[in-house]
Amino acid sequence: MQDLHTGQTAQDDIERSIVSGILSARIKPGTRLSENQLATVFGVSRTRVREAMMRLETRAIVHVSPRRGWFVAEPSAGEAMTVYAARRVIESGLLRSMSELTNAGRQKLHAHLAEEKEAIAAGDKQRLTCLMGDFHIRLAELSGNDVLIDILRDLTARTILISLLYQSDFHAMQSHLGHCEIVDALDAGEFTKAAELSIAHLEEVEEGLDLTSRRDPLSDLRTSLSLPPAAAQSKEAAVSSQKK
Amino acid sequence: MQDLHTGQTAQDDIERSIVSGILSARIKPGTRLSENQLATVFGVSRTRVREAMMRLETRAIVHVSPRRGWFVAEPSAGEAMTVYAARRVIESGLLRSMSELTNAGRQKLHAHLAEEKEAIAAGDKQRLTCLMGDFHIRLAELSGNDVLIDILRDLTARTILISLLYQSDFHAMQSHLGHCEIVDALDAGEFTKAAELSIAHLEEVEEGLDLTSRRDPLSDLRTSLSLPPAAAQSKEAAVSSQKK
DNA sequence: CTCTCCTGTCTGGTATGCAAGATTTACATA
DNA sequence: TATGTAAATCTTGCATACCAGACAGGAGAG
Repeated sequence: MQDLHTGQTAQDDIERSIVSGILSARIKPGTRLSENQLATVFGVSRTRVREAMMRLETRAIVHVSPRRGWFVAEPSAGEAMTVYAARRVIESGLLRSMSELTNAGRQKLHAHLAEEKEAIAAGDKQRLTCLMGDFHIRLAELSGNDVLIDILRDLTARTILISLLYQSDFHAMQSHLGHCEIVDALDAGEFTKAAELSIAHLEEVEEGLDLTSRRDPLSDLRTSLSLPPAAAQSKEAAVSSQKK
Repeated sequence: MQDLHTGQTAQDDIERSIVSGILSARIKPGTRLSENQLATVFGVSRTRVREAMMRLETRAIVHVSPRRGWFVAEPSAGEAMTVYAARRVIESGLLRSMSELTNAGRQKLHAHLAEEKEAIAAGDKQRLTCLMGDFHIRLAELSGNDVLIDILRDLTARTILISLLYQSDFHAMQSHLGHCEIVDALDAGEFTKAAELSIAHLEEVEEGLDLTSRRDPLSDLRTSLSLPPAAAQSKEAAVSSQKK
């Protein structure tokens, strides 16, 4: 029996909240996660916060700088490539191993694509980032394999962090079309083709990243200095300018 | 358990020791892991032991029964099938994605196969269990992808636990031949064939399990009672005899 | 004015203490 | 002898206290 779920503890809440925040692109890479602050926010002691952090650390979602603090992971360029390579291996293997697409699965996929279209029409970038990652979790869910789903969920979280770090301009429509192609292949029962499309899609997305430019700790500072407003606003400005 | 302490500073030394114990089939599924005992053995307080346990729990290697204790995971039959399915997806995807086999990789593989042969000749079952799992880690290492290596290492640990639970008789030679076939295909540069062979191999191993027979909590007790000596001593005897 | 050093304050790291649940054991009773 | 009950003794869960490292800011020397 899979009676591993012991119920709803507060430290699970902390963990879930942070992951959810990352998956929805609300928490940015490098964000400081103070034990004390989280403790007061969640109304618990630091002990439980620490446990949640430890768990997140094993999932490569946060990291700790000794005596300095916990931070949301900032994957390096090399790490980014590794994660994408791993996703290509797993997702293509998953699609290739499929033998049928259930009606429930088909409906979920199409519902998701509809959501993507909606978000594109609305120009909601944050929601799009979330949905683009979610699509691949939907794919994993087709397999019904909890192990794979968990793995891909974590990889998706890391991917979102990577996107936020290295994605200069977001070709949402391009990604969306890639998703549509994969779903089309699945609809047609052409699982091998879907697998190949997923590899191509992930390569395409990875090539859209700017992994060559060393992620310079000073880059934030530089962009900040070139702009009158606060640093946090600079990215918002970039987003709105890209929308036009 | 006495020979686990390595006396390092390590906070994750505890984690490593336990994983290593599982990978080498010295620690059996369901083994109780007392916080106090581990704390004294490793010469630290319960705090750090707990942190290690938490991390291992997120890797599905141990689980906690509230207020009862920590135990080495005992994967259910369903979980076992899920893990094997995930391994098929990932390992086949990994092999299929390969484009070349480096000389270093080739040498490592052949060295490993030689070890397997040696262990078979010696009839060392515990060592064989370890090696049979290690082979798949060697495969992962071919990719040089740390993410995949970590994932497969954890899955291998779970697989070993599964083997110990459900594997009635161990067809070591059969597994070994399967490994040889995969290496042959890799040597020939036939990565697609290697991928297909890995799927067949994993299916073969899974079919060798007895997943139908419900794991009886009393089985340990029964087998113990059928033996003249005490149950706890039999394990110690097996270990020490292996050391010689 | 600049550089250095010192100190106050904040951070996580670790250990410990207490509370509460679960299990087992001892014991009284039928 | 079998059984129900209560207490003793484990276990983990959680919070707190204290320690040490890192950083910032100010004072003083050059």
